[in-house]
Amino acid sequence: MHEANLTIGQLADRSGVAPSALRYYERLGLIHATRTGGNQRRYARTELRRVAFIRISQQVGVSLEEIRSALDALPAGRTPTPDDWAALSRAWRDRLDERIALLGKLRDDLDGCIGCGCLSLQRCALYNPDDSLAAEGPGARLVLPR
Amino acid sequence: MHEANLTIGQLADRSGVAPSALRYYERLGLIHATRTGGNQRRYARTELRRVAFIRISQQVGVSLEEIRSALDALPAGRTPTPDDWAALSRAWRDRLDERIALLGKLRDDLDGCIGCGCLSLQRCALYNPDDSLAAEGPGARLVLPR
DNA sequence: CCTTGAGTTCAAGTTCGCTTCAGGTCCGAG
DNA sequence: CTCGGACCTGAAGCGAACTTGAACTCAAGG
Repeated sequence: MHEANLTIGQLADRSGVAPSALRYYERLGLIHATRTGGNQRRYARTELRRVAFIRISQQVGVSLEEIRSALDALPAGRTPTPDDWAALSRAWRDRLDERIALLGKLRDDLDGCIGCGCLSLQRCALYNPDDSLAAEGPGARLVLPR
Repeated sequence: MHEANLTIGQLADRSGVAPSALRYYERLGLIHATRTGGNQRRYARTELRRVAFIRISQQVGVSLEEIRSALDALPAGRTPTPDDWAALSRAWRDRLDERIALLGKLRDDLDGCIGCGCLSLQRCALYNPDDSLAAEGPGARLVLPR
């Protein structure tokens, strides 16, 4: 036990990600493995951290392609240091904060909407955020970017 | 102007959702329309609210199928009252709170991870939340439900 | 040595949430 | 009455993120 490298099955068990998904991530260049003589994958333990990072990022709604380019910021040759990860994490933290703020706003708008009797659709915070669309005539537009 | 019903184009403009998406929502039973003599859709203004609800829910990561079953809770025959919507909104607010809490935890874990030197993978909050997996041997599991 | 479970590749299939296309109809301004 | 833009349907296509299947190899215990 406590071996240097993990098989795909072990990495799958420990990360909670299916082997098929791990192979898929590898094809996309998100994780890497060495091969045994018999062509089987062996993962360095640091790959576990990459997988964790991938799953966390997905939770925030980031695409695998974006995650890949973020992970590309990590040093290619050497094993990433804590500082390398810290840089990555700080950037992602901002994303999380953004996302949290968006959801908070959504929640507050929804709360505001509960009491406003806005079947009239005239003053509902959700339909007419910040009253900024009042000038565009009756019936406001939904402004959920995406 | 201020007509009783909206064409699909008008609903699309006001909701920011493409006509093709609106037809798709209709096929899934998320919104409803009456038809003119010439078979064109006409939307009651309250459908605008449904569409808003759909988009907001999507932001929170809810699938269209789940949204549909939530909307099914609205009265079938009559136009939903503000109270009807309030009940729906309160339930969704809980979801938002949950989601916000999850992201907050993720962010805090990420912060904690920055300083912890956890390339050892032994004590990282992300890999080993609450140290609850310490008993399962070295190398913790990722616990991101989904 | 043999078996068995874990691993390999590559191609194709699946689900979700739409968009696009083809081929036609409707309707309102001029 | 005619023209053009908005609308109709049904089927097909698309991108993301995987999963599944077939056919095969590897590796470790008995």
